[in-house]
Amino acid sequence: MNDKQTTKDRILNAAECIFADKGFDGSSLRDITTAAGVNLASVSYHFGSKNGLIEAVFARHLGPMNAARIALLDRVEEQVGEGSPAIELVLEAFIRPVVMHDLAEHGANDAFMRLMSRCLNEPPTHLEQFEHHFDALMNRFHAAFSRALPDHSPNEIFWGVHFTLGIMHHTLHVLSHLHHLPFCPSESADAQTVVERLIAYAAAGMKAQHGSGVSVNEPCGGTLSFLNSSVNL
Amino acid sequence: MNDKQTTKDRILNAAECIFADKGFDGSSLRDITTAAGVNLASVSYHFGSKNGLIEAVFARHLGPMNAARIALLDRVEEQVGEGSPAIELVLEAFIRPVVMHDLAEHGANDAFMRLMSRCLNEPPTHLEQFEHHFDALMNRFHAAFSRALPDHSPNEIFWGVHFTLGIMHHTLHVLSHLHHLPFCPSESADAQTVVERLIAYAAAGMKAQHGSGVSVNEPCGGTLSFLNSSVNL
DNA sequence: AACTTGATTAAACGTTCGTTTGAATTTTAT
DNA sequence: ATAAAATTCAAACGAACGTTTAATCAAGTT
Repeated sequence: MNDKQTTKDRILNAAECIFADKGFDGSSLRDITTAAGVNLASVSYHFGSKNGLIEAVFARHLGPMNAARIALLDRVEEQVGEGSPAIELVLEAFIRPVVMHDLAEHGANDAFMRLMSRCLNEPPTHLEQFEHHFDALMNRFHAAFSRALPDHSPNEIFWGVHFTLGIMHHTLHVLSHLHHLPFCPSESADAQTVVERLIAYAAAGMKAQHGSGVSVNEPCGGTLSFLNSSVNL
Repeated sequence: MNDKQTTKDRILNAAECIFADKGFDGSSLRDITTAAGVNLASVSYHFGSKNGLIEAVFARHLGPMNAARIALLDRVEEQVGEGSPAIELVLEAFIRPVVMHDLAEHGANDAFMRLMSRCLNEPPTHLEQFEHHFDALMNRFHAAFSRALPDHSPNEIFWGVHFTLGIMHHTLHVLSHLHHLPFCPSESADAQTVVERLIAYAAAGMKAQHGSGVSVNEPCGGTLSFLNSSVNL
């Protein structure tokens, strides 16, 4: 790494990688300060505590990333005026800055992707620490998804949004070690292409939410009814 | 809890809840043995080590659950013979036993859901520990998905399967504390309905993979090209 | 040159961790 | 009833943890 970096930055950079690899509870401050080449006590000095460091690591990326998502959504809604925006456009604003953030800002380093994945992966105790970074964002996008799919019920929007969060989350998790996965074709690593695949999958899935999940006694329109019998599950 | 349980079962039950809440690294054996009402040393005696306990907690559920998924897939493939199974049927075999397992076996307790979510949430070091539970399963289902979508390229199947894993994973994570989530309609908690929504979303998304992600210079067929300009992301 | 301020350092603090020990106890088999 | 085997228990082990302390260093100011 560059020796011109401040101690604070060296700690943030090292913490980002190590948190991503081992989780918060699995990473010790000694691991981090050793990797950063700084003294153990400088974490307390610059960040107050381990929790302060965790918050700082996330704040460095979450702010700009979510601002970029809001900015893209602004442009979509400005362009569409009073009408309904295409669901694909809303999804692009929602998804692209997340998957592209790391490549745009830090070249080939994928530490941020693995770190973002930790956002949802950590135990609830830690999650509460940076929930506030997403409050305003989710308000805006929830409204935008509702406008893009005006026929959908609140329930259909709710689950559509959550499933979309799921594919984004899992993609971040998977993108950082693609080459270790079974069935992974050699051509599949381009982030730009993955964004398009995500949008295609999510758009089709969200549209298909409308009218699904309505049958109670006869799941999936009856075509699958034989699966509901006595098979042990 | 029932006092007739063996020490081994009391430990497994308590560990299941506490691992689900706090993660492996965040849970101490003292937390677990205190909750179970047993002596600290009995973990070493019955399971050898903390890692042994982790493996045992998962093995208790992963075996039956994945066997149920394979059994459902067997029935689907047996029914369809040489032809292509409907993607919805393969998805049902893939998804339903995961979401329904906890309710079927253990009533209203959702500890297993949160624990299953940990399967993908923990740092890679821990993940390797129970990867082997999924090897045979993923081989079977990857082949089944390919048969159900014969026009899809390996790349399209690969990402379709991973996105589907993503929505399942996120759903498990979310189902256990639905009532705390913003925008959650009151009617949305029924697991049977959620399974149908998952299948509808995944079926539409996987079908939509075919032909997506092919454009390199002009993402998403050009409709979104204005988003590729100088907006800071 | 003396002083102030902010940053860095080595060392130690008390706590909690997973694991081990060896004796006490319960269960099983003869 | 007695011996053997399996289980439970209180106590302690060394290691690693987050945090704190007080001394040292490096600039900048008067």
